[in-house]
Parts: sequence; structure tokens; C-alpha cells
Amino acid sequence: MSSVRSPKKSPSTPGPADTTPPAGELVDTGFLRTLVGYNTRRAALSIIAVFMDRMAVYDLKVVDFSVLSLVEHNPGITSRQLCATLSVLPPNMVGLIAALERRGLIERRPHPSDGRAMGVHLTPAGVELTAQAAQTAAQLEEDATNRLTAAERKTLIRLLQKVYD
Amino acid sequence: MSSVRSPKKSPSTPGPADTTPPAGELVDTGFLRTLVGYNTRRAALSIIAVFMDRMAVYDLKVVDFSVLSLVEHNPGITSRQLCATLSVLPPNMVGLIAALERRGLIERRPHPSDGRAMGVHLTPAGVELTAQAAQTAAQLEEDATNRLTAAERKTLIRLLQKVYD
DNA sequence: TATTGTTATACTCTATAACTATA
DNA sequence: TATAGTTATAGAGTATAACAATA
Repeated sequence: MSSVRSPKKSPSTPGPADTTPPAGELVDTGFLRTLVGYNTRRAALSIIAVFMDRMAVYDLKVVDFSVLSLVEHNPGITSRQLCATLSVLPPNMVGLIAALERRGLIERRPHPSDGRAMGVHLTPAGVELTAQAAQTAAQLEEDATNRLTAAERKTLIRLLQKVYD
Repeated sequence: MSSVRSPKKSPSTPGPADTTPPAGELVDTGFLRTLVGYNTRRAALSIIAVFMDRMAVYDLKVVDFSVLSLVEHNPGITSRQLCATLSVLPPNMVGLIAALERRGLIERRPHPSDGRAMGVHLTPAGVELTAQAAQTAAQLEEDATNRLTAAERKTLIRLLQKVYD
């Protein structure tokens, strides 16, 4: 893990037929694959690709689905709380919420105790769409990780949470 | 895993003091945390944040480090192979390679058997920097995942590879 | 003075079309 | 014709600064 293999020969003298070009299409990714960061990013991109594909029918991106789910389980949640939970900066949340509101999926009402804030709620249409999307998400997850057993999936989630919690 | 909890009550009748606003700062992320995709993305962002911070001294981004590592272990690798391996589109690889070449870390030589392609190689300076960066990466990985035991880290990598391989 | 939500704006990342040189 | 590398450009994602209204 700590040792870095030294290159077979110094490329300081660029001879004509010096190093073997990668035969065919095989690329050695051995070192990168020892890194948790590399593997985590690759897996995330893999799952997100499936997610985006399946959620296209609802016209929902990953962050849209996250917002709807959080609003569903936290009715009256503020924009600021959504930003903090999803690591989205406030200026970038504005257009996001505005678009969902324009689509009639959420609505904002004055916060009962803080005059500056607006509480976000799902509309009936938003409840409907979120329920459908959540079901699609659950199914998609099974498909995107179908090489894992249920026990492995549970273990994977537990270890990932140990990383970022 | 497969069942989606139904919302506690339909918010179709927006009464005045209907739903409890999220008390204090607590947000219920329970549902999102059941999703492999959500947890994987969160963990990836967490590790990448540490990565970017520690690699700033080398002025290397994640993709820069990946390119240097692949070139180190695959001398003469082509731009196209780098693109395929790292999921970077060819037009976006151009500036990336050009910048590393301008910094004197890599050099491109005509491919011995394909007149269209250019083989990428590390320069001595590139070998030096890549070795240092790889050591920093290994250390950083330990720190970013220090809540995992060595065995857990190994298991995590194995499960992640089962997802995207 | 600090915070919520907002506008404007800039920077980065990613994606598409089209061209050239070679296979 | 197909592929490697490239240019130009568009779009999405992410970033900072500054402001009004409220705490």
C-alpha cells in the first residue's frame, strides 16, 4: 500500500522502440483499485448513471429526488436545512426549489415562527410523484447492485456510513 | 428494503398549524440513508474533499492524479485509453493532458505502431511528483477512512468493485 | 450583528458537433 | 468506413460577493 513500484526504466532517453505500448486494450488499473476513493467514486457514478436513466421519466435529477424525499419526511423544512443536508449552496437551491414549485410538486408557506424563512411542503401532486419515484428508486437500487446479496448490500451501506458520518 | 413507507398523513388539507416544523436543526434523512446510491455518493464526496485538500500542494485534481497513476503503470498509454478508463470524454482530455505536459510532468511521443495515436509517458519530474502524490494518497486514504478497520476497508473495496465491475 | 433567502455572476465540469489525419 | 486526436461551443454544476428582510 505504501510502496510505489519504480518504473521499469527511466524514460529520460526517448529511444525509438523503448516501452511496450499497452497491448490490445488492456490497461493496468491495479494501483487505483487499491484506493477507497477511486472505488467509491466509480461505484457512485455507476449507480447514478442508472438512477438518472430511470428517473428521466419523472424528469427528476438526483438532487431533485433528494429534495422531494426530504420534504416528504420533513414537511415544513426550510431551504437552509435542505442546503445543509444535501451540501448544496443556498444560491444554487433557489432555482432548484423554484423549478419544483413551478411544476406544482411543492409549495412554500411562511414559516410559523421565523419570518425570514419559508417552509417547504409537498403538494398532492408532489406526494403522488414522490411515492412513484421512491418505488422506482428502490427497484433501481436492486438492479444497479444486483451482484450483491441482501446481506452484502446492508454491509456496504453500514461501511459507507462509517466513512462519512 | 423494497417497501416504501406511506406518508403519515396526506398534506392535501393545508391547515394552519398542521405539521411540526423540523425541531431545532434535526432533519430526518432515514429514507435516503437506505439507498446505496445516496450513501455511496456521500462517502465519495467525503473522501474526495480530503483528497482535494491534501493534493492541493501538488496542484493536482482527482483526475490529474488518476492520469499520472495510469501513465506510470501503463507507459505509452494513449489518450483514448485514458478516456475509456476514467470515463472522460476525448475533448475534455485534451486540455488535461496539455496542462500536465506544459508542467513538464508527462510527454507524448508518436505511437510506434499507430500513426494517429500519441503514447503518453512520465518525465523524470513526473515520476518524482507521482511517487510523492501516491504516498500522500495512501496516507490520506487512511485518514479519510479512519473509522474503518483494515479488514473493513478491504471488504468495502471488494463490495464496491462488485457494484461497478 | 447574525441569519434567510435572493440576485448576479464567475468558474469548473461535462457534453455535442464537426474537422484532420491515419487505419 | 472507422478511429485518434483536436477545436469550438454549449450546457450543467458549483463557487463567491453582495443585498433586503428579519432575528
